[in-house]
Amino acid sequence: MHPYRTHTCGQLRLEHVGQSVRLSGWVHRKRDHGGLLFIDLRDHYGITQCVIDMSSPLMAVVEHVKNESVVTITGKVVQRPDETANDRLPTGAVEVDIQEFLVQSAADPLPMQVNADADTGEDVRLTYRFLDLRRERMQENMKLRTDVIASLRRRMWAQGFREFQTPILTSSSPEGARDYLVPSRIHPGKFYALPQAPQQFKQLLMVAGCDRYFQIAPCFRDEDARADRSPGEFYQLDIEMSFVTQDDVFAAIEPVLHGVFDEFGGFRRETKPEVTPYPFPRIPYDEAMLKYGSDKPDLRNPLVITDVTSVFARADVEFRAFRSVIDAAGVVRAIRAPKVADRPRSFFDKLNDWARGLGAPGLGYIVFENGAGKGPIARFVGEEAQKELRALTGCEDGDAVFFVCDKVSAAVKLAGQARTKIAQDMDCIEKNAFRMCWIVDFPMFEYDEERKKIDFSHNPFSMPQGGLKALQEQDPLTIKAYQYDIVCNGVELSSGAIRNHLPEVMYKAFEIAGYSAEELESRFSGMLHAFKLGAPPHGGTAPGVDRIVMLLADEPNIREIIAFPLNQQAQDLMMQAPNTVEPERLRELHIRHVPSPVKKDD
RNA sequence: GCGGGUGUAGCUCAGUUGGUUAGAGCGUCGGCCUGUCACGCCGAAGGCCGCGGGUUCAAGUCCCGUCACUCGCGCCA
Repeated sequence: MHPYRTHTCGQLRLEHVGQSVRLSGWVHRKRDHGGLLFIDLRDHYGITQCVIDMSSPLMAVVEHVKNESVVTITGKVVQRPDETANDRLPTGAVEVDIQEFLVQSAADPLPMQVNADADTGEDVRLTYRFLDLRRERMQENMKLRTDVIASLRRRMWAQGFREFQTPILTSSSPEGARDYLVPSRIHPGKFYALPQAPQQFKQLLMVAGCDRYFQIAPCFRDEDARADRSPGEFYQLDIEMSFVTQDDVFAAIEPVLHGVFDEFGGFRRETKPEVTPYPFPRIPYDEAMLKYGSDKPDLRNPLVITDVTSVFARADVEFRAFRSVIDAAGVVRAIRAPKVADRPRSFFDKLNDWARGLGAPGLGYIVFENGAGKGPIARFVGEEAQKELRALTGCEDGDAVFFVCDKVSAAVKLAGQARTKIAQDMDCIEKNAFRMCWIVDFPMFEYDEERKKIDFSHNPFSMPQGGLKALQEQDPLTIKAYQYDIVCNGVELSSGAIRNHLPEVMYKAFEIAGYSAEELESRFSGMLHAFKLGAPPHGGTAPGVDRIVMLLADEPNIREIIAFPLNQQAQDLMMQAPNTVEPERLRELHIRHVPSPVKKDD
């Protein structure tokens, strides 16, 4: 017989009754009944109940074994008496009658509970992550993650892509985040950077003629954490392809994303969510900002925003609060809330309070009933103006319309937040769906208010729409880029672009953003050289693997789907990283002075 | 860097208007129980109430500071 196991703990059924088997796993739970003791034995595959008569001489050992000890149990599979079968366990029709019992690894009392879905603090969970990962929910999450990654790889290969590795020790890439730096031993005073993304390498692979590249790529950024943003490192499904238009990129990626969300959407859900069929909607950036108040709209939310500045600018509308803002180049944005006329006054008051809490003067509204507008603002808006308002917003009797009035950027932001808040209060957000869209036509440049200059609004290596001609002739702030994001349920999965592979266009674009040819050449000489020696038109994107898994697992925090995440302070509490190093190591790296860590608190 | 929340037993939490000896569940240890499956019952151990200062006859509770964790803003596609 195998020294550890003949079967897994998820395997035994009625058909095994009578067989001698050996199982190994963790003691999930013990139940001591005086004359009889049950052990739930757990491994990666499931749980099997084992039972022993307490008069057995094995009890000397079994009695003292603690939860989460690793044991090997040999015994006979027996059918459970009918009334004691457990239909919640796949193995619940049988149990193993213990004949041999061997402790492989005894466990001390536990710092956290493994056999219940208890709400343990994250610092404890991360310090003992190996215990935390034994919990059923985390096991499921980790399985989902590997399955999703395998599926992504399979689907990419099916689309004609090959996976390439790119360096981890490299130099700074053109993403805007802070780099993790690694000091060079051989070159005093010089540093490697960990890649924020394999951006330049994947473009160079296109120049190398590799045509269709992908990689489940680790990316490193020294930025602060969020619930949906892992500090330090994360994984992208990095993609690049040659001789393609924007539509070609979309057509290649849509089946992959649709496929993976469709394949795993049923995970932990009673019914499988609908996934937006492809082609996914393409929404221009400007339209998204107007209609949804965001460049990552949640399309499960049916509410939309309309511009109604014209209504409040009418000569016959005397609403001074809005008029003065409009005169100062402000706008009025409206959100139609269908069928809320019968809601209690408190529904509207609460939204008003919410807006005040954000520092807005309030959230004005008009309720339409029996052909007339009611509410605090309605009396300022005459019959004709109300007609125009209803035409613009599509309001019918029984609907309400909420107003936001401010300078454009502030109005867009508040309207976007109000759209979400109103929909939440109305409880009208679609529950079981993955709603995808592409946001396209991002602006190439933006005005940096702080530095009083024009700068790239996103990736400087995107191709401007209209090419060199647009850069030479158009107002830079009106130029769009072949730059796009894919958004799912309000979560930005990735951004991508058709790249700028033409050096003369690159020089011009950098010139507009205030960078000299020398700066461009010194920072990106590798890529620039490459583009002067035969570069194919190319483009790609890079959906975040962690965020895809997070959405599928329906987890509110990205650390739930990463085996060993850093905490919010970018520390590994288990491995104790970052850490101090021996002075000799520092000398080798030509680092002279490192302030000793200040001992804090305790 | 900034703002909100939290910090009480190994873990999760309760603790009233400031009031005398700080509680519960789980876990641990001991005892009882042959069919449980979050088994049940009896008992015990276990507390710098994050840390420092202040107000008060009296502080887990109020005030100030500080540290840690967490959520958000800044930052970041």
